Amino acid sequence: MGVPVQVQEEIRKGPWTEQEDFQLVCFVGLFGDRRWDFIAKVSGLNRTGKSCRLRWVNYLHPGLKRGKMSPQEERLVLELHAKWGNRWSRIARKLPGRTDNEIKNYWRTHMRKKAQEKKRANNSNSSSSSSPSPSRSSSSNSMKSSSSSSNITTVESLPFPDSTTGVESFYDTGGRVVSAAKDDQKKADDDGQEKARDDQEKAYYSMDDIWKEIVLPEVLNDINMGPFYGTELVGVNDISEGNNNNYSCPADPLMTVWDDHHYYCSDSLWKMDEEANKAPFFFGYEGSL
DNA sequence: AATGCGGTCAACCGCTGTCTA
DNA sequence: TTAGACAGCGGTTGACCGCAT
Repeated sequence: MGVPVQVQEEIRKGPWTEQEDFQLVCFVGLFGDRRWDFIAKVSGLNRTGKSCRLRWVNYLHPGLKRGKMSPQEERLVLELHAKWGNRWSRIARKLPGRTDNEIKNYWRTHMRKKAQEKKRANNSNSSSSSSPSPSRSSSSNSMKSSSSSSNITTVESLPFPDSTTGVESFYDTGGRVVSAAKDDQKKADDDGQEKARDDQEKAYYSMDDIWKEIVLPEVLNDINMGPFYGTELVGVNDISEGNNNNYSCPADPLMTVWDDHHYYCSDSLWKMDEEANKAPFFFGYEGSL
C-alpha cells in the first residue's frame, strides 16, 4: 500500500515489429530523419530516439544494400580500415548502402577469422622466422607509419560518394535542411582537420589494429588487390584530397534510388514507404494493416 | 533427430561532440 | 559562457540460424 503506482510508459526494447517499422517509416517521411526524439514521441512508438535512429539507419533506410559484400567492397573496407582504423561510420560513407554497423560486423567476423587462421599458420611455421615478415619490427606503430609512406591503391577513383568532399552519404539524408549551410561549413572544417585527426587517431592501437597487423597484407592478397578502380598506385594521403565523382543523394530519403550505382530498394517496405508519403494516415494505421 | 558450436547481424549501451537557449 | 538536450559513433551483447557431429 502506499506505493505509488507509477504508470511509466515502458520503453520498448528488442526486435522491431513490422508495425513499428511501418510506423517509423511513416514518421520519418513526415518529419525527416534528424529529430529522433521528436519522432519517437510523436509516433507513439515506445522507443527511444536513439533506437528509432538506429533502426532507420541500419535497416529501414531506402539506400541500404543487402546481401554479401562484394570483393570490391571487401577490399575497400580493408583499405579504409588500414587508413582510418575503427572509424566505421567514416568507412561506411565510402560504401553507399552499407552501414557502419554492417561494416563493423563484417570486419569483426571476417577479419577475426582471418586473424585466427593466420595465427595458426604462423604458429605452425613460427620456429623458422621469429619476425613476422610483412609487419614491421617496430610493432605497434608500424601500421600508422606504413599508411603514410607505403604505396597503396587509392579509393578516390571509386564511383562512390565522398564525405570529405561534401557529397552525401545515406547518413545525410537531407532531413535537416535548416542547418545545411552549417553542415557545409563543418564539412569544410572537417576536410582540413581530418588529416591531422587521422594522424592523432593512429596514435593508439586497438584489438582490430592488432588483427590488422596480423592479417592485412595477406588479406589484400587473398582478395586480389589488383587494379580495381582503374587505378594507379598513389599514396594514401591522396585519398582525402577529394577528386570526387559527382555523386549526390536525392534530398528526399524516401525517394532515394541509387540508380547510378545499382542501389535499389526491392523490399516491399519501400513500396509501403512511398505509399506512406502519398497518404499520411499514420494515426489510424493500425487497423489498416 | 538431437545437440553443440560457430558465424552473422540487429540492437543496446555508454561516451563524445554539437547545438541551442 | 554554460548547461542541458540531442545526434552520432564505436564497442558489446544476445538471439537466431546453419552446419557438423
